[in-house]
Amino acid sequence: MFNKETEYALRGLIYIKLQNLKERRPGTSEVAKEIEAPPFFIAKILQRLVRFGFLKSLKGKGGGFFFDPDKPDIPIIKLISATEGNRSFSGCSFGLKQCDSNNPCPLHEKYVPIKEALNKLITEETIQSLAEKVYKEGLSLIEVMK
Amino acid sequence: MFNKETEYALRGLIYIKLQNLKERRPGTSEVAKEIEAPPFFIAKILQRLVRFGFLKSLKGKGGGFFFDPDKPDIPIIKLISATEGNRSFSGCSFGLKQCDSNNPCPLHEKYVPIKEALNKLITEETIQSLAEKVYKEGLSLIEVMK
DNA sequence: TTATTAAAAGACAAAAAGGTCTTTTGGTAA
DNA sequence: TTACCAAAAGACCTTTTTGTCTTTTAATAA
Repeated sequence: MFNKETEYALRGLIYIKLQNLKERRPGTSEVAKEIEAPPFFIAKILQRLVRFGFLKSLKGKGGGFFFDPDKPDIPIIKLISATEGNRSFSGCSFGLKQCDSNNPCPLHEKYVPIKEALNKLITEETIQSLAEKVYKEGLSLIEVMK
Repeated sequence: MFNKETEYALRGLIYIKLQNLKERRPGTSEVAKEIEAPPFFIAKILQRLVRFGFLKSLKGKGGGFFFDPDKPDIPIIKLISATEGNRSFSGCSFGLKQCDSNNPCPLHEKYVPIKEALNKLITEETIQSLAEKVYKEGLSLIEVMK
């Protein structure tokens, strides 16, 4: 569905948001451990997210990552276009550059409502709404042993 | 949505099926040209599809690719698992190895019906049903100038 | 004002996806 | 039975994705 960078970014951002609610600013190694992502890789990903303006960071003792409280919630479609650049479900499943009702691929008609549902999902859900869901319902961001 | 190999395979198989209906057995360069795929790459892909048993081929003059008329239709989910190995929409959008109603990711609940629709689509549609649609509705497998 | 801490920057590397090309093998037809 | 044709096999290459590591920069606290 999503690539690895997007997956780690999603889990990482949600983890950071949850910690921010507890007045904490986690650093890269904490995030890596808690979401089970490769430490150096998540460091690079979080760095990019800061550059994109999704996150803020502080260096030095007590530093770490946090959300700017003044900024609006981040719909995950925005995250995805930052990490994957617009592609994905927006395109044609057959790879036609211009697949629409005028020049449909043979899957077009049945694929359109699915794409629409997906786009609705990633437009409506935000990092914050997902974090809230994790918090309220006690969900996990990693594998759990039962 | 799908990777390049799957896209080319889909378009290529449908093109071959359409030609078979006209008692023709297209070769790699014809397929490449007609579906706008890289010639050497589609050659390799068709080779693999023959090995997988989706297609038959004949070498030498008058040779080319064709479907065994005795074999059942090929649901595109079978093609996809051959070219991409089961992954895709079957997994969790968050990358959790075990994401289900017991241990759901925060997108799980809303993503499940979408996955189900996708799986229904690729289970019900076959190379042959898509070829028929292309034939009956005069669809194109490449870009068209209007 | 120095030691320590943690992110930023960026080089580097492995693996996978995507693509190209040459040689070999097995058919067909003259 | 030879000449030719087209797929099979497989080596090779490029780009993208995924991941690792070292050095630099900036903040904090002693």
